[in-house]
Amino acid sequence: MSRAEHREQQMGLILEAGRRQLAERGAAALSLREVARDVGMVSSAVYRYVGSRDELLTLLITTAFDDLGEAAEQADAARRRSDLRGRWRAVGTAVRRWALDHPHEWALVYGSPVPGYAAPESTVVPATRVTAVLGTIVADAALAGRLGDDPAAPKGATRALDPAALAALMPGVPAGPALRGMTAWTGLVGHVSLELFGHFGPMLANPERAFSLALDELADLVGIT
Amino acid sequence: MSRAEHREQQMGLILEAGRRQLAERGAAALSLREVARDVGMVSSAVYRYVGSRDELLTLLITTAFDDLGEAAEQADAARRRSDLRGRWRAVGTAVRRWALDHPHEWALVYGSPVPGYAAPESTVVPATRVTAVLGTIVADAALAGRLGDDPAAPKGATRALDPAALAALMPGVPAGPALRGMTAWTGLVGHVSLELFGHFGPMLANPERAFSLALDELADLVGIT
DNA sequence: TGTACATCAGTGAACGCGCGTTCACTGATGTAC
DNA sequence: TGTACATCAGTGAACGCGCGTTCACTGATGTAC
Repeated sequence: MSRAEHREQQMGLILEAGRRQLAERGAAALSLREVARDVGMVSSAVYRYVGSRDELLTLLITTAFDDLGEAAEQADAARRRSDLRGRWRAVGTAVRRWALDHPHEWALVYGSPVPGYAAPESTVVPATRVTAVLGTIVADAALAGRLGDDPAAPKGATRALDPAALAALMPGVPAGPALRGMTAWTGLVGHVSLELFGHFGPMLANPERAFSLALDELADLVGIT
Repeated sequence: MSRAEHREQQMGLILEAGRRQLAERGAAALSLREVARDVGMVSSAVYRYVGSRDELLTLLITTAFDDLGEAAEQADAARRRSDLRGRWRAVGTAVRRWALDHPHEWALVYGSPVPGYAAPESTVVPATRVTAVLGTIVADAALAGRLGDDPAAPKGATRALDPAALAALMPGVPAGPALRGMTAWTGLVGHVSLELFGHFGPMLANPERAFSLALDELADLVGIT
């Protein structure tokens, strides 16, 4: 095995161990020494691969965002472009699936911020991948004139959102539907987080079904038909 | 000052210091020693007041839930009982206000769970206070027959929710509106969390207005008029 | 093809630090007679 | 009203622990001539 191959493999093991620790101790207690133990190195050797504890945390965050973003993109791409509701449902389901499969990485990116840690620039782009997918669905719906009969902006909607950010995320979408699209996104994240963090208590007799119905309600809210 | 008074005051100082630390270091890194330093005691003296670090964490969680619940109850009580949309908007606004005023306590209760810490029984009742307020609004709306023209349950709604839990939270509300009520709650929590944790990025030019519009959209979704 | 040198993965000891919790103690506040 | 005793807040030292990071080092892998 060449040096480069070996290096890549070891880096992979370190990230794997980091993810394992996220699960066992949480982001705030992520420990380089424990990571080192996990991959069978002495603690100082990890510094050949990551510059500091915070750098490892950043890597875990970006790979989590990327991983989730890719799951969303694949779910979206598997549907006919014109099947807007199908795409919304597929992406929403994929997001929840990913969260259930990677609960601690979900908590890392959508849970409480890690105190004392400031996310650097490098996390920004991966973070927008999921929302970009959903933004495209709303934009496609607007383009096809399929956002229901009343896409009129509620009073003040235009001034609530930043025009540049809106144009980047949902090009060509008026403020009204854009706001409703954002509300659908917050509803999705809220549902997944509350379910994952155990805040529904005994309420959900059938979590899959409840989520599926919530997805439909949110699609109705946006006006995706 | 009597012993009892003194004790109560010191306990207050300890909780205050605990909250301060939640802000500075986060729940996972809450430290009894630092709390002791904050209130000007030696570390072992704190054990006269709380049995362990986890017990302090539990106290902080229950008081946070109670505090938020009380804010919601007061906002609700300040409106005419029949003003359903006004009540929903007032409670939603109060919840966001409280979260902005107590960001780290919000993160403590609605953010990622603290790893290695299992919330004991004593947190359950305070946790339900906010949702009880919102449940009552939906129940009042259903009772008054004001949930729009189509309160019919979507296919499968009845089996998605636990009947006992539903009856406790929203007595007399059919499964369809109940589900939509829950979706409104998840949307509210999702919006507040995403805003607080910085996930909207540059999107919100006017956060107050965006939230206000989101509240209306969610009220429309439930059918609260 | 062989040799000299550079690169770099991993070692092991050490640094200074903060943590939760226990324990025997002092001294002030409260209570019973 | 005064005295003897119990309660309990707070002290200070100690326990064993894990952490992030630095540093001088060994020895194997790669490269240039």
